[in-house]
Amino acid sequence: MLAGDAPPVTVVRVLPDVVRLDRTFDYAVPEAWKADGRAERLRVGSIVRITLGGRRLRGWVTEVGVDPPPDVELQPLAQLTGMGPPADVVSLASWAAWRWAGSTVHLLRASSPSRVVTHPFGTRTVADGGDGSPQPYGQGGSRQEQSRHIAVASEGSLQGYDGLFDRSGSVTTLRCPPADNGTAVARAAARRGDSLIVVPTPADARRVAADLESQGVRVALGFDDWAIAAAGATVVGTLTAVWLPMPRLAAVAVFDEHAESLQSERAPTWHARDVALERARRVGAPAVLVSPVPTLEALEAGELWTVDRSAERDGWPAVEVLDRRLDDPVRGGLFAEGLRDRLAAAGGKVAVVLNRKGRGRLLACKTCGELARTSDGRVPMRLEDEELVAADGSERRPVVCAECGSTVLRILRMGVTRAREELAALVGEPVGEMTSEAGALGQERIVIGTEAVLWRLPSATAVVFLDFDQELLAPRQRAAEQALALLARGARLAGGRRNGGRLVIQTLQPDHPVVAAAVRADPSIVATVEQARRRTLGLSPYGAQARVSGPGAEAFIAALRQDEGTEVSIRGPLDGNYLLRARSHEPLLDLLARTPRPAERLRVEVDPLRV
DNA sequence: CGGACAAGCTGA
DNA sequence: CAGCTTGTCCGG
Repeated sequence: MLAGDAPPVTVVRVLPDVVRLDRTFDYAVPEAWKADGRAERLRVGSIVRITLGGRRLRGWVTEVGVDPPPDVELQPLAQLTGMGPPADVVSLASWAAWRWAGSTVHLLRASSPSRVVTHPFGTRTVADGGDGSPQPYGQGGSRQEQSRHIAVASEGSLQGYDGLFDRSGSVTTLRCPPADNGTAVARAAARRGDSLIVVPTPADARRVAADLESQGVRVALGFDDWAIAAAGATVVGTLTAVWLPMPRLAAVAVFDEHAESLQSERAPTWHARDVALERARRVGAPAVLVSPVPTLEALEAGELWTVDRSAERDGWPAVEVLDRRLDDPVRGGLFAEGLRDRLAAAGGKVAVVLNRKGRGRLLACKTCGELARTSDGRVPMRLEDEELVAADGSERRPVVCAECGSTVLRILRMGVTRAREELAALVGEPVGEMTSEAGALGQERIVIGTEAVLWRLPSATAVVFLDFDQELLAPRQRAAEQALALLARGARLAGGRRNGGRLVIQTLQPDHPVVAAAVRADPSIVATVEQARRRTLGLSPYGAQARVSGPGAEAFIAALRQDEGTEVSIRGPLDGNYLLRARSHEPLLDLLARTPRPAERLRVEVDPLRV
């Protein structure tokens, strides 16, 4: 090929849209495409149809102008379907395939428009965006500068937020109070140019998009606006937004980076925060991770900025801790001494959180602790019309403990339904019920439910956590972080203390760092404790983990063990799960990538949030 | 992944 | 040995 001659693209490499295949094939560009302009439009990421083994398949162009392999007769491309992810996103997808030990196909699917796109552009019909009004950031404006803590100017001035985005390639973690709705940060990002703004829920996306549009920003809202993003726009959306085309990416912001909804539920378990950071890094765009309760991952990734102490305090509700150790142990109910008064005193709507579903079914003897069971001991019994009835109806007897004869039984782990009845009796007013599946938005002032109430209730002035020990004692690596995130969610619903927002926490552990962090509106209390603990144990982000499960897990683990990967430890099986650990991602991910997968189904979750 | 084909099992 | 199942390989 002579220098200066632009070689016509005659052969392209294509990844078929078949998950288990996971390899590329070369195809010839038909002569006719050169004449009618299709060859011109063909580029890395283009979606094509190919013939493979007699089948017609969809696929993505992963390379153009490749050297055709010598002794293979090429098939021609069958069709040019339309635009696909641009080259930088294709590259990002293959990085993510390694990073979360999945197939590139999954990630290219996540990056491709759901409908055929032949040209970038199109206009969006602007939906009602909900409440897009900016919220004043807080009171007091004194700059407080510590070693790594830089105060953002508040008092309505947005200058401080612009500072977040003025250094190329920087990563900043901004800890701001729960009451902050992120508007100022989003506007600052958009002032820098086309920005990628990732939020945890579609409702957040609509709100942020509406606000930016009111500022005259061209916005692509969510994945349906793929063609608009491809033409160049600020992108606002949930986790999938990280895969949208952004030809002029100037800044990245991830809101509520602690939110678990930012990680894909399906394997590969890619995390939008980490994909967004990698994307920013690749183009040198500044990135900002925003959260009232930053994860250790965020604290590791970026320089921490905080608002000044009084602004942060004011953005958290007043927190009241009801110490259950002080309660009369004989009563042993779900409600602490004094809860009734707190509920009566609360002016507006109250959300009561009990993270369990249904009606507590198990009964135990209050005296000897024996479970109420049928005489053969096989079936648990529950209370029905002042009688004990077997769960399968096979037996019925008066309320008497079979072991010691006591007639006083207590309910173990009361569920939401039962708790609603008891709470209504306690406060002497009707109480509504709400779980993730069911629950009407009635007129009741007090609503009880699982944590779904925190997401589905439009507003509340007080939030009560009835059994916060359940969160604190959860047998999970991230229990503390997740418990604090739950409080932050409640705090956002209740609003800042200046506006009367209140949080009530019932617990046996009033001195727990998570509780202390909420009381003092200082999430660093948890971060400090967790940093030390997770560093010692080599847990994320100071180590890498992967959970392997599914029918093929055993065979896959056997194959992993063949590979003398002393850097990777394997534990399990426990409930069919294996847990892989290493000091860092590279050895673990490289091992996962080079080990052939069995034919049976296999699920590999890298950095799972719930372990 | 899904089709092609080869090697192995079963029944008369 | 036909007819079927199971396994392995391959596609551009």
